[in-house]
Amino acid sequence: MTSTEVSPPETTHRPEALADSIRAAGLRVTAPRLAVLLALAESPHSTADRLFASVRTDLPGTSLQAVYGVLAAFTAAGLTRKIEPSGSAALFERRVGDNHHHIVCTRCGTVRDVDCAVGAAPCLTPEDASGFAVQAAEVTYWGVCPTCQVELATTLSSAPLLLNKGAR
Amino acid sequence: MTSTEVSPPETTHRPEALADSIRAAGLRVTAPRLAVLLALAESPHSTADRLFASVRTDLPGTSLQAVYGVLAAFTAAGLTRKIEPSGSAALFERRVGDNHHHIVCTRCGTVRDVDCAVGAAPCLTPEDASGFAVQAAEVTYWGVCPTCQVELATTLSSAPLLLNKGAR
DNA sequence: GTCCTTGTTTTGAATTACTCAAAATAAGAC
DNA sequence: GTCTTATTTTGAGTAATTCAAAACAAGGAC
Repeated sequence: MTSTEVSPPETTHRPEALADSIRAAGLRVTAPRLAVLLALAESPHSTADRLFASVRTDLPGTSLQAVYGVLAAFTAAGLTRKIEPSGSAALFERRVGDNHHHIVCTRCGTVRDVDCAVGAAPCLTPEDASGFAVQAAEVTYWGVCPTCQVELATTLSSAPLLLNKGAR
Repeated sequence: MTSTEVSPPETTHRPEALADSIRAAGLRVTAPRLAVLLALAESPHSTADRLFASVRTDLPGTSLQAVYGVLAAFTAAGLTRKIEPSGSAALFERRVGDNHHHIVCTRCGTVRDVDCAVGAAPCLTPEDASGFAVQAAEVTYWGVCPTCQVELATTLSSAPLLLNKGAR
């Protein structure tokens, strides 16, 4: 229980550390679970499908449903967090327990973490919440990532994909 | 002609006004489009499916795909806005062009508009955007709506559904 | 170390939300 | 009224995710 730590490099990749965090969450340690956690350390914002592909290289017998199961268990246990940016499949990340947000590239879909704009608990206070008891605020920024900015400037410019924010 | 009562806001419910706004967006005026717009006036945050059901009562021949088509055209034309709160199907609303956000009830899924907490263009400036050129910021609040608060307090309390924010 | 219980994964199928495409239809300019 | 072209219908397909039963294995009991 306790300790949803935020992770120093060692704890994010060392098998024993990974196993410990799984156990600490009250879950059994299994190969697919370790593999998913490791894959998430390598690409911190991944779809189930991407993780499945990654896990498969080490553990060819693993099924996609297993990955979904692992992610559901992890997310329920607070070991991972699930985010669902408009227009993409759900993404999972290991950075949990802090209140951070995300910026998504409207051209290539890349996601980066963004710390709270306004201190620790940000936009958590809408002026008029219509009587709702507010529990959380989730911010998604949309923009063009550095790489795509360059590509656009270089007039490699083809039609920008425009994920689906502005119009569309 | 002359004066229908002042009951519904005129521009959001009057057929001619609806038709005008569709035409103004450069689109042809059709029965399904009018019906969708009207249905949206009645429930301002609706899924395609909900709108389909609503439209069907007046226009039984309408297909679900037509509704999807109408909504895609409207959204591309800036006549409606599409929002996709985690864990639910896409919702559509007619309030566009202003920068407003949403609060979603974690128990029943109800959605309400929320005006910007921090002036007109809010969290639009993350402290560190990792070099992204930020185009938009989207805020989703999660909480318990007044009705559900009462129901929970009344210890009608069954297991709260917990849409899917905190854990799960 | 072996056994047993119970959580986890596999296997196989179903579901939801949504998209695509061709043919039929109808708005609106003429 | 006619014609062009946007829109809708009809019919099918897909991606992401979930459900359920049976096989399997982690970790505590012995």
